[in-house]
Amino acid sequence: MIRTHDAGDLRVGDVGTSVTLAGWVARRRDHGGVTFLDVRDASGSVQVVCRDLPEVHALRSEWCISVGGEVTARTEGNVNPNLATGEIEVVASAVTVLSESEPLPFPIDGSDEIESGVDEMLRWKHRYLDLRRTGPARAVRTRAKAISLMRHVMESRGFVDVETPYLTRSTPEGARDFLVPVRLQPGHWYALPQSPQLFKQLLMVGGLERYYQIARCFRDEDFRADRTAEFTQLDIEMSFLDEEDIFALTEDLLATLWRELLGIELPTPFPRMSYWEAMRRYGSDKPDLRFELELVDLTEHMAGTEFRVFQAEHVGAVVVPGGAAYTRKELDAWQDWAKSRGGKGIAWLLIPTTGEPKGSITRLEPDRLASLPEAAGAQPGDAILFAAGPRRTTLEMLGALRLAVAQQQGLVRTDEWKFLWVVDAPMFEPTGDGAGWTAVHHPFTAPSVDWEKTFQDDPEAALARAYDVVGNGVELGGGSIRIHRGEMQQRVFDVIGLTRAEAESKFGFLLEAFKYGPPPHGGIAFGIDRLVAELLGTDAIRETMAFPKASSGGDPLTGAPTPITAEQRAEAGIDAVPEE
RNA sequence: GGUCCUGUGGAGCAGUUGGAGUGCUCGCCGCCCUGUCAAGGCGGAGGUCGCGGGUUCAAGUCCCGUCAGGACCGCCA
Repeated sequence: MIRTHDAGDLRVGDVGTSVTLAGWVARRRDHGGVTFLDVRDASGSVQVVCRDLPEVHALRSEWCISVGGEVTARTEGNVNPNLATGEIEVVASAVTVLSESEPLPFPIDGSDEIESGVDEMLRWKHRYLDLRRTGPARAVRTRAKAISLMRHVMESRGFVDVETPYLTRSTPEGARDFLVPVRLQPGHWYALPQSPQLFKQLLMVGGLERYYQIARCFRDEDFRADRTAEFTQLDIEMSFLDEEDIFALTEDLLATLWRELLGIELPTPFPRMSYWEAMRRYGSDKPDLRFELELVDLTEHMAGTEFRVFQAEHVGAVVVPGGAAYTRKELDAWQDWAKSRGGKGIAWLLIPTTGEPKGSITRLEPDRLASLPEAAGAQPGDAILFAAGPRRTTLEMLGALRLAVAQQQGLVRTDEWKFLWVVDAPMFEPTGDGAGWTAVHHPFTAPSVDWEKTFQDDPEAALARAYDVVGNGVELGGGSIRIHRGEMQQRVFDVIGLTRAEAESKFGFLLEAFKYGPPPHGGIAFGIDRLVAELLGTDAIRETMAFPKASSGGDPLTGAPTPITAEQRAEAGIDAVPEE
């Protein structure tokens, strides 16, 4: 190394040591006769004092330099208690310019904030500069540490890291595939894996028993703050297990991460909640338990009402503490909010501390209206916001409303960590056209024990041996116990309308494998990007990636994707029609 | 595919009722300065107000379209 010490590690104990540092000019305070340089490297930064070194006047921000000098104690009054290295400084005897820097496109600050005020596009375009900032540097290091801890936990439990192909065929997650043309077979295409799902099940047939992988996954769907085209999973599969093994492993993993990276002891085991309980109480399959504000079910209360708005499969409400103070404008804003989410709107009732309730539902039958606050559990001073309609969509609307109200009213206890398991999810949901059924998780998910023989008779009610682990309202991981018997698998295919020929064509290799003594197995996969985002306290998984993409799928740094030339097009065989 | 928000010197912002490219902080360039740590002082440069069209005597400002980014819905576990 061309340096002898790391700048950020120097302390009082190093006083008197001759050092050579190498790093960047973070700041320069030029007093003419004396110049102070804050020299930053990966370890941090230290103040360098330059006297009788006229060449340092030419230095500018982010020039790369090396400094030879001696560590000295700062005199009293010159100590900076805000810096880790604030008790010492390096008196320079020589400063060498290793490379110069143009003026920067945005400031490189020393703050520990991950996000800065700078336009994200500019940050991604110059990500190599953004990563010199303390916050983003910490983010990528936290990610590395998290992955290291995951590997440690997995290996200590005897799991085997196996790589699976990226150039493969469509996997059964149901998202759009990224496709790759195959030059050697014009007209034929690989799909990039949406997950290693099928391969990890094959590894169980292969007797690995305990598999894990830090796997890149690809899904060609629209982006969100917490979704991007390529993301990373900690993918896990085990044989001869039941749910408890997955729960215990997951709790060990997450508790280790939170303990080692945040110094927080997560209480385990995590509480468990059924999917329908989560929907009923919180209107979400990933409830945020850092605040209460449970949904109120008023369907019974409204049974047989003449009031048309509440003649619906489900009538529910969110009680807003102190909401009686809502202005008409604020209530209209909730209306707009509901409509922007595709809902019909929100009915409301204000319960003032004195006087009669008022709202958009005062034409409700008088007895129903009078008993409504009590039925909803509302106190004087509260507001009740109602939604009515089909059960699941109404609960989801109310769940979103619950989140929005909690945020608006500052009810979220942001210093808490609330983890839970959501279990007993439905096996199937209606297809988009409502004509059939599709697997909620994926078609290899086993039915719960109670439904093993009968799920095909009532697909809507059938429950799956699937589980999601949720932290602070974010789905961090999910998985299931798989089907390992051909007869049961065939019944699932029948329910989702997959013919034998189609199943053979899509998953024939898996079904073939399952003819040879497949073990009972199951697994889970964690969204590493989301996990790291949680650990960092950000919503945007972009901040956890070294080189993230913009929401249009483009890479602002490299300019990918790009058009291809006619030659590339011909060579890749994109337009070739495959022979029969 | 849809809704909403944003786009003004290098960065972050402000810009009123439509009235001169106006302002602020930082950065940049030059000069001065031996204890600063967000150094300071003096001086200076830097603009296709995202782009195109329209309304108007006059557009950063109003209207239409478009591009880019972001949030959300659809989509996606």
